[in-house]
Amino acid sequence: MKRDSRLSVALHVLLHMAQRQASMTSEEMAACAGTNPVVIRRTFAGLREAGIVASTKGHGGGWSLGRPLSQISLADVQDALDEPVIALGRAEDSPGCLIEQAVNAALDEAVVEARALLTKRLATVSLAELFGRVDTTKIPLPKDHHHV
Amino acid sequence: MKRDSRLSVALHVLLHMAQRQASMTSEEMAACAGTNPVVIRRTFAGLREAGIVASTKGHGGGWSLGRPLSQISLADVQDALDEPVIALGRAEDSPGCLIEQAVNAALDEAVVEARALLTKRLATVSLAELFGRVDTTKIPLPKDHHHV
DNA sequence: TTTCATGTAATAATATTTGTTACATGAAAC
DNA sequence: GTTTCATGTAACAAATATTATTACATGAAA
Repeated sequence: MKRDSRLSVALHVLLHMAQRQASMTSEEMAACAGTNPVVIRRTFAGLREAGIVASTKGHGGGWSLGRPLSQISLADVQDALDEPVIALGRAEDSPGCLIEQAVNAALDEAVVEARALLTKRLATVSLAELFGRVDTTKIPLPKDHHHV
Repeated sequence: MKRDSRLSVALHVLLHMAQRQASMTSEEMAACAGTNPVVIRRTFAGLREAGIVASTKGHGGGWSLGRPLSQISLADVQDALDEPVIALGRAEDSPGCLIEQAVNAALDEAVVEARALLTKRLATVSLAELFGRVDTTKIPLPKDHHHV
């Protein structure tokens, strides 16, 4: 299946924004992620609502971080995207089938736990930390930037 | 995205097999799950390799459980299907981008942990237990069976 | 008022999962 | 031995999900 990769894209672009320390247009952001500006605007709409980024329209507009990297956890970004994250597909409903109900209940329980763990785990990592893991000495200067 | 629901389907059908206490054709199994016989054969091929079920060809053939329900955990079934179960989509590769590498590494770590928890959790539940959770007094007799 | 950038709807392209058809293979029944 | 029934697969079609693209309205600066 084609998996939702918005979280990965969002984090990738957010760190590029941090690296630049300046606002970026969705076109520039799209270039970072190898995607389309409209996809960026769609993806980041959720982040804007969550206050993780801010956007301004018009000439000279663009996107910027809404608060310090240290105050943004990976879980914050995940939540802002409201993607399913973990989901076991459920079989087609056979209404009234007690067996199916028991199966789905059991699977749901386990999934809820795993999902909680994942969120908890993502909450322990801030963008600042993550940014710190990148060896910035090896990153080309902004002007050279394409997909780097 | 359309999520892989093979685990749900497999468990559902396995319990119906247990309830019947007799071998079933893939056509009968498909009726239980509201799907197609070929889909069942495909799905259960993995379970057969894992010894969870056995199949016999020819006249009077069909599928039967390979070992007692008590010796089959939900994790066994999950493994036999080798579906991804938990996966965060990854952005398109930007080869050599250190930021993307850091992002994906961080996400992978968290996913591996969540996946391990889910498997561990599924390993604690056997099909026998799960079957016990079904109120069998409410299940119509085999002859009445369609999607029940 | 021109230019630039976001916001969003509508639509197309792409990918994944599921469903279907077709037929080969194997085993029992006759 | 031939007919019947069921699995085993390949090949292909349909359904669904995600991503990409186009088009245009809106807002703000030059």
